[in-house]
Amino acid sequence: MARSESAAGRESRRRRGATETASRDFAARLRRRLPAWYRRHRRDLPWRRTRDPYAIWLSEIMLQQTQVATVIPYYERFVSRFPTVQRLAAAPLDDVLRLWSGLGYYARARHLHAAAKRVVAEHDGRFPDTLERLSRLPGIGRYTAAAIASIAFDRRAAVLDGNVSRVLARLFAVTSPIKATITRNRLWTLAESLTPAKHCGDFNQAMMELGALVCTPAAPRCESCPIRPLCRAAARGIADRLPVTAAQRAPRAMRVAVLALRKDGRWLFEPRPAFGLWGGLWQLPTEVLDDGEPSVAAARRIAGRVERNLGSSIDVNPVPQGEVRRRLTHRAVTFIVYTGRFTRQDGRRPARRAICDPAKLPHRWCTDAELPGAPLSTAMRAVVTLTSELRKI
DNA sequence: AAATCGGGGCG
DNA sequence: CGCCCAGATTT
Repeated sequence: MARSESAAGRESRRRRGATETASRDFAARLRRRLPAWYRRHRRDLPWRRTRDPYAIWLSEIMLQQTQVATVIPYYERFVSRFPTVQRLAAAPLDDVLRLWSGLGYYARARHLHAAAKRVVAEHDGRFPDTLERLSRLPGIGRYTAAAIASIAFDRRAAVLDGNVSRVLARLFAVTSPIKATITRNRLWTLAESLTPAKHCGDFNQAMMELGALVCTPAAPRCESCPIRPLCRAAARGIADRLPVTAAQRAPRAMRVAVLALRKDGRWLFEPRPAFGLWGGLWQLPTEVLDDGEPSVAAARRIAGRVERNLGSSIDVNPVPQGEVRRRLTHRAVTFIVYTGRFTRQDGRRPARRAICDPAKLPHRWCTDAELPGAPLSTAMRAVVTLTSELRKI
């Protein structure tokens, strides 16, 4: 096979929409310039002070769709509480979710915990060091497997994340929508063609660091970019118009009734379903409103559910006490907060059809002091804060 | 290929 | 307010 193809050949393939790869000369120039810049400008981040695959894995999971500044305090708390994969694997999921509370995308925490158990059970506590085996662990996809393999084990593997995608889109003046599958495949191929055999982890981090510090989404700092001479978008003066993004769909509206119940200074909490939105976290009891359903009706549904579970009687205040709105990527959630009071039986005796084993009772009482460490979503924390400020229950 | 899953930072 | 972030998984 030929070691290279002519520029005319590459141009011809590009016009046909075939996958483009960088020339060897281009890759060599990039590999010369970028690491030199990285050595001077790299940020001192906690996970850059270790080669421990466990710590690097943890950082990569936390950094999925999450900015560095957000991750740092969570990462520090997490490695402090779970310094080894064995300690993480031995912990209850609830403890893991506690430390993840507020970070979002809670499936990451569930997968992290499951993966830790598998590393301990199947790999004797030693992290797998190949792309293939890393990819088999839950929560580790193509990007994360390559990141761990290259950064922790110095293997040659290309990464493509949001930063690298943007850098490559500008470097090669890619004008097709950046998130389309065909574009992503082309960018993966480009990334592979640029990845060096040696010090691949540093090269990958340099690409991402460039995207974070210089080749930023808005107002890229082309004047201080170390690879500007290589950049087609800069040459054409279109760097600030790339990458091309598709219009986002409007988030779906979701209305949720919340029933805040207190007794003896404690809040009544329940667990959310183990999977899906905010899976496995705790919440004040909620019901999603049906189409056109009055919120008070949903609040009464909550009361009925709690009455059956606790064997008590609840008086719902029909006047909503406030609303909390959260905008997620695909949903616009409105919590409508109701309060209620226990009337008879004081909530002590379960009804006949209730779950009578206290350990399996699907509710739990929580003091104010326990709230900061509880596994709550940020949205539910806002609901609790609003309710606390009512000072009426 | 499209939908789902959170929350915060920033212009 | 809209867009984006060291993406993975499910449908």
